[in-house]
Amino acid sequence: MRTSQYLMATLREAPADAEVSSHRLMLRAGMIRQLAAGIYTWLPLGLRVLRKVEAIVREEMDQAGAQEVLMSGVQPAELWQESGRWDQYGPELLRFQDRHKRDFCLGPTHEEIITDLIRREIRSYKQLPANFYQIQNKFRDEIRPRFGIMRAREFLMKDAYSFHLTEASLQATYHQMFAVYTTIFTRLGLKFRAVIADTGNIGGKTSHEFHVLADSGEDRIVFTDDGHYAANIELAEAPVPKEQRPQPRQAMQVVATPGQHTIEEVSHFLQIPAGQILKTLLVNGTDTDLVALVLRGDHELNRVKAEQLPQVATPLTFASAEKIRGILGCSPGSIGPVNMGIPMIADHSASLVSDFTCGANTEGQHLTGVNWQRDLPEPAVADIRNVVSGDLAPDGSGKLNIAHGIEVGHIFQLGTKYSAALKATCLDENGEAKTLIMGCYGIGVSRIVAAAIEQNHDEYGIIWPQAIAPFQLALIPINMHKSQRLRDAVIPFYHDLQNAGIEVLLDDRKERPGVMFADAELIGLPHRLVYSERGLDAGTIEYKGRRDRENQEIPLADAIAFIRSKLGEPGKDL
RNA sequence: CGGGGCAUAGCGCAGCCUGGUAGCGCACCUGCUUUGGGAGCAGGGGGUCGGAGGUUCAAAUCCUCUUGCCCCGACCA
Repeated sequence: MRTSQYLMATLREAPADAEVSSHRLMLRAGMIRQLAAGIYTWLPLGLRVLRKVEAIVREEMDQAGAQEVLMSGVQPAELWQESGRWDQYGPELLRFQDRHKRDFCLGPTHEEIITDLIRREIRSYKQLPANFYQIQNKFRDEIRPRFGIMRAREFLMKDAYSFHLTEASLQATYHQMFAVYTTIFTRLGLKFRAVIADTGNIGGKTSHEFHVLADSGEDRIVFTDDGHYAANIELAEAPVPKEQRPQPRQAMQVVATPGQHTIEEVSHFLQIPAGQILKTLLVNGTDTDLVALVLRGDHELNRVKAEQLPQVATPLTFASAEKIRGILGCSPGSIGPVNMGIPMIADHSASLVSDFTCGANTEGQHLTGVNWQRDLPEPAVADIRNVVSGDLAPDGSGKLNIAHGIEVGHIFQLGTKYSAALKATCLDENGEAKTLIMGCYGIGVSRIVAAAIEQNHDEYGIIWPQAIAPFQLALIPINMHKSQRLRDAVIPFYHDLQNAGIEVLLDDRKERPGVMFADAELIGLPHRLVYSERGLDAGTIEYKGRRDRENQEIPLADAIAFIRSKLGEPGKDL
């Protein structure tokens, strides 16, 4: 491709509202343009990357024996009503009516559609197991789309659905998909990690997420050094402490803490470590109006764990400040578990603190030297906190580390959630109708593009892993427009590169070298060749890898073989 | 949804407070010079100032309504 005939929509300055690097760089490199909140147009350069990711995913899915289908993005309400999700799915499901006032939605996922297809088409155990996938745009009406393509409302996803007659067959395909995903992310050239995960509103029991590691990731994942234990922080179990609670040593007393609300403020004001302070969170309950959750000041509540408590209303919602003031007569920053009159559940670690400090349920006052059993009843306990770095893994494989990740893949063992609701059955060997068992396997294709940039960029721009670079090589001639002999050499060389199967972008614009270098770096091409009159005289061409600091001179005659060898070393440029 | 912010040329911004009919940098077009890291000079094109209504002799500027976009939202308990 020649830049003179290509939409090089690079920008020197990024639009002011782009926050994360991948969003800024995708705009600056001319890969995407925003059309509406969370909705983007892919420009030629961006689409090339997207298609490369897609191709790798497709190859590996095909290789694994999955069959590609394409299902509509517009879905009739009836199927969603049949599965029960028409009512369960919140406002993320974009609903609308056609001219006949029939209800439809834009598909955020396709379990209902595939299950409907399969119940019609698959009749015999001889057709199983089967795995169908598609690469399709999905639409989820996120409350707050952000970070560009990373959390968009419309996004490209590969979703696959497998069907089985036995649990063992599901297990086999699930493990196969786990391996396929590992191959895919390895081929993409990304640093990633698989973790056990929550199944969220898709349903099912066992599930794993695949995360691309990046500091800007919205998810936190935990893992041990030897990698035996790896989980999303949402799911990671905190170790149940074995130690005994120390004996009380202090008397309970009221202290004035005017204007001190946060744990940090109280800790600083009273000179007490955050771990000696307990915080009390009031959430809406199921049997009772409110439920109190008590945590150590230095710990965070884990929403997923809290939602699993029968006493806590799902989804978890916090009591409003007005409500708290109405019931307890103080602001949220002064709540404490003593004489509160609201059922409470304490985290294991919070129940082991003695002589603790907490809110006094009176504005501007806290209690110190408080002790369970002596000053207030022994609490019900549960694991409701996020693990912290240094906690022990539940499987005994060591201390936990915490890293940020971007979720790019998720595999689920769905079981019979959808097949039972939609009555998807087939006959087994004995002629008996059996409800199908399902698995589902997603990959965020468009998100991978953003995640790859988050993981691979520098001050000059994107640094593509070779497998998904829009072009492999930038060919930059210096002042070609005024040198006929350079032109006579470069154009045939460009064709030779193409004929050698190298994806080359020839910068034949009438631009100064600095502009061409800057653009090639911004759009992140892994390799660069600079052709000049100087080199022509010396019989050399200049090579520089995107991550290299120095140029190297290559004999012209060897240039193509040299580039081929570079392209042949996949790990080398990552 | 709650809170906050911003809408002026393709991008980044000024002008608004104190009304007088729109400007800067980059990008774009033409010419000349330049040419190994985002060139210089000269000339030029492009904006219903998000939209509607109001006040006024006069509105980007003041007022009302509206739309869009961005940011923050347990960790105040």
